[in-house]
Amino acid sequence: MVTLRDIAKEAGVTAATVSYVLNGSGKVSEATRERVLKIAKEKGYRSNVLARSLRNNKSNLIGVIVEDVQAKMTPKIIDGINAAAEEKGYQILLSNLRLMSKIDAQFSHISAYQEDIDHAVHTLAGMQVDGIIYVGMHDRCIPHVLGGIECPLVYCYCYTQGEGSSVGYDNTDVMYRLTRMFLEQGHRSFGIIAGRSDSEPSMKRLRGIQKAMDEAGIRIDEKMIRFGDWQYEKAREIAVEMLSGKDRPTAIIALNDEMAVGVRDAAMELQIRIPEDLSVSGFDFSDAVQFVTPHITTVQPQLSRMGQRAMELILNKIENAEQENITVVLPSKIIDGDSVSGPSV
Amino acid sequence: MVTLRDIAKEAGVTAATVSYVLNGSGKVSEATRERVLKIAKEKGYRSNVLARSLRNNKSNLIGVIVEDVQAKMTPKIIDGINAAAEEKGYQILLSNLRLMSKIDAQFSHISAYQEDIDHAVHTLAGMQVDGIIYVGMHDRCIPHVLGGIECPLVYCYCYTQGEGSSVGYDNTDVMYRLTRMFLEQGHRSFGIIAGRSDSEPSMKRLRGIQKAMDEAGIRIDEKMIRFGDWQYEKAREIAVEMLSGKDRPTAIIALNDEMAVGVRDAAMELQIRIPEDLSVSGFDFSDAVQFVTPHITTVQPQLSRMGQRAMELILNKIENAEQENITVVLPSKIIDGDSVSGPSV
DNA sequence: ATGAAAGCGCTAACAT
DNA sequence: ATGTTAGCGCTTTCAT
Repeated sequence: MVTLRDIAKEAGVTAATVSYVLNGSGKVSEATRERVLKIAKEKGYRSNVLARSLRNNKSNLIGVIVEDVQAKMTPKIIDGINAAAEEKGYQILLSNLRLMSKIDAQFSHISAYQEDIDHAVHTLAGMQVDGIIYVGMHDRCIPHVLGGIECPLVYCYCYTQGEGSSVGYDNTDVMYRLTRMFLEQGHRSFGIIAGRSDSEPSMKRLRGIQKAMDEAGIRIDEKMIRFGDWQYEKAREIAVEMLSGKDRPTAIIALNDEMAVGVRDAAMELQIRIPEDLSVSGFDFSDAVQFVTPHITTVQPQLSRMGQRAMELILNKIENAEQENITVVLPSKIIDGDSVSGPSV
Repeated sequence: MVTLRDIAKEAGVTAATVSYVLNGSGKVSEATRERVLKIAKEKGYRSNVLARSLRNNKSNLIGVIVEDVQAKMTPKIIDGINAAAEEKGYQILLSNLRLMSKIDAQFSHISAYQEDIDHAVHTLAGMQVDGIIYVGMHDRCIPHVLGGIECPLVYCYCYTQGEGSSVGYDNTDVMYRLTRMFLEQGHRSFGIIAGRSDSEPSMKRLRGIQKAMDEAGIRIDEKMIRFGDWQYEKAREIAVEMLSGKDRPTAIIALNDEMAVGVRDAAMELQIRIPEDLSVSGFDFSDAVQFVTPHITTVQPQLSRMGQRAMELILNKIENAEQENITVVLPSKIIDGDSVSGPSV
């Protein structure tokens, strides 16, 4: 390994001078400057970041704790974090809790995994990370993550009660906007397929729909608001029921894409054309929807953007110790597909 | 921050002793041992890994360069790497090249991004990583990644000419096995929808199919071997053509899942039942296939396992400098769905 | 069983 | 403009 001293010796100067040259800390004669640079290049010198970090008490390392890398949105968020990190000269230490395989569908019982979280936090703290970003696998409220550790922290795609900065998206608002779109197309009879009733995003999205409906003076029959399990199969069954009755809706709003595809297949089965006879929308802009005809109108949360913002927040906190906690809510995009038109009736 | 010395002072011993206690390097009286441990716990001491790494010239850091976190298999591979890393007490430094957005479909023109790769490698080397795992976004041959740097390296989900250890999977063999399954079910007339003809996995998989066909003495009409673009839409069109002719095949083998779903939708449109009238298979075990009925029979490469093996290989190299390069090929699983049965004719 | 001391590679205040 | 020096927090040899 080539060190500062090796360069210094070869250049006939001292380590300090080499350091000055490399860090551009002024006052070095152009001659030595060039000599040092040349030798450094020749020898393939690369500064030992560990040593520098130790000395500066600043690692330029950001710990990213993800509840699960395999969760659908996680990679996009990581991508955003990474993009911002690279730009600002930070490296990412990735810690993967692998919650999905551990808790299956019990999204709420995260507290049982507090140990795993503590362990991850302590390990990262030991690595002297300058800050930690905690990336949830679902958008929901979770217990505090930091157990007594002092370290800038930002929650991303989740948040915590009262404390901590967080970055999220506009579940309620975007569904309000989407619903208005349906209304403006002339739809008056709807079917809604929500996710699980114990899911926060599900309820938030419903609230947005409700608001638009209320404003339009439309009351949706309770039988037409159903809770699925976010999956294709059940949504398909629900859609068959909705579409088989006499008062069949002209539009079905599914609260995620898998379920929207379920609706689409139910319609196909029943020879109901989309969008001519039935309009459908999903949520997530996931693969499920992108590779299927007709392209289903859906909502795309700006996940990569969320990661970027999380990184920006954490850097603010790092640079400015007294930065207060803030909550960022990013607007989502409505992706127009070919699954929504005016009602044919 | 609490340091060794803080503990030492409080315990009335020297830093060395505390170090002995914490690292269990024998010879410490039980009394001091307990006292030190107690104080350390009270003060919430956590060893500064940076300092230790510097001193030991060993960072327990593995650099993971991924061509794109957003590529479909990348998160699963990362998950495997992570699992193995955690078990062995290593941390992951993640470097994301974000190639997908940069090169779109030009998978082969990676050399243009040699700079990005070099930069990532140098940065990681500067962080004193003990080894580097390079995770491809497609399974293919790429140029050497290390430009003169001395550092243990393992390629995962890709490989390089001659040099370097790598972990891959059995494209050809698993397709041979899958094809035999079709043959054993009694199928004799096939349609094959491959991916792009310039794609390595596509050609490898075709080779496996061909071998099984040859062994069974079956010749497939050239018109029934078509190259798609890995996407739903085109595959759907191809399937419609295949299924509209008079000699329609009893089975269509698609070389990935999106295309298999395209086949499934084409069949649905033409009122051809799956699996009664047509058997279909995909490849990847992706979302596209898991959330759709009928469940499509497909192939699941063991991606997480690949990540784990990559980690194991790199650790071998780290512990054993003269470890020679090896190539690991992991067997894939055939996932039985409901889309394959015997031909009805 | 414990301490003293040196040093990993780098930086920065201070001296020349 | 360059050198001297001390030290970041830790480990480890050698001494006691």
